[in-house]
Amino acid sequence: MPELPEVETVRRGFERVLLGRRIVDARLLRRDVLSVPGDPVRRFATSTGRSVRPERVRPAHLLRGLTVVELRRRGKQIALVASNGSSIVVHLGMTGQLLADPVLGGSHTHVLWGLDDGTRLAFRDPRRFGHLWSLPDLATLERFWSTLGPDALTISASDMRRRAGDSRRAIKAALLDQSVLAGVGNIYADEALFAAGIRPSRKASTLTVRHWDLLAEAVRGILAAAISARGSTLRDYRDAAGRPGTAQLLHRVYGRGGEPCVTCGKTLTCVTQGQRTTVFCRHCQR
DNA sequence: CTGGATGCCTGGGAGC
DNA sequence: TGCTCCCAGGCATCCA
Repeated sequence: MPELPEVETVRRGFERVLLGRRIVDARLLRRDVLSVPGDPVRRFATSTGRSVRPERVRPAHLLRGLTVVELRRRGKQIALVASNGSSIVVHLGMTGQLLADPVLGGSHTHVLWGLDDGTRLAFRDPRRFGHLWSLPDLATLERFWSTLGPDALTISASDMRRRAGDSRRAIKAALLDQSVLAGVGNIYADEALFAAGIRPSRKASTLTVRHWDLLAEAVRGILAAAISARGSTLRDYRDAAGRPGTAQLLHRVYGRGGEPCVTCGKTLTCVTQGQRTTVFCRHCQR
């Protein structure tokens, strides 16, 4: 669900309520949404590794008793960093939410925290494609994120080209590859490709330096604008305060297959590419 | 290396 | 009203 703009909006919301606060209570309501050191390797919610052992989880794994000093983001992931360097990394998957002062008794709530000022925080995720990892120190966090490419919000054209320019796969597949750049998902991939005038199916290796410049600029601009609008709410997404975003109003191609292109008026094409719905303009994107 | 199919989950909407 | 089918913002894994 959430791509970089939504995750960044959530991060800012949590920064406001969590920064400098001590976590005095933490409850794990569903064991398998959290990986702790010693658990089977589980890079993502859907990785194998069901044999998680309940007794491994200790209160400190959810930062209980610790003060949160930083909220980092890399791509679509957020790290709650405690004063002793330990952290919790959160990946929201498709429907994951981090909520401050959540509605009590809300369904699909998997983790609850209580802060020293009485604020309650929750992680809820109906589809459970999201996941949390408890990491012991900053070096481990660095290593955990080392497989991710540069953050998409500040990606440079040269970085993008260096990481994907030799690939013969479709440029959209490269944009969705978190090891090339981190943070772009299906919505903003389509939006950025439209803004750059590049067809999603075009082989990455056929792009010119000029194309990479346009594309990097489009990615940064689209994401920044979406953050300003506090993210796109299609259905589930809510910020930390439970409010929907308005960036969906900025979409020019996503979800508009069959409708007229805002630039040329021709009908937007909708195809399935890499198992993802893809919308583009045959006339404006080459 | 590349693309396709499938699986992980639940819920909402369309169509009958 | 109720049922089935399809779809969805993320990912991994297996296969050709």
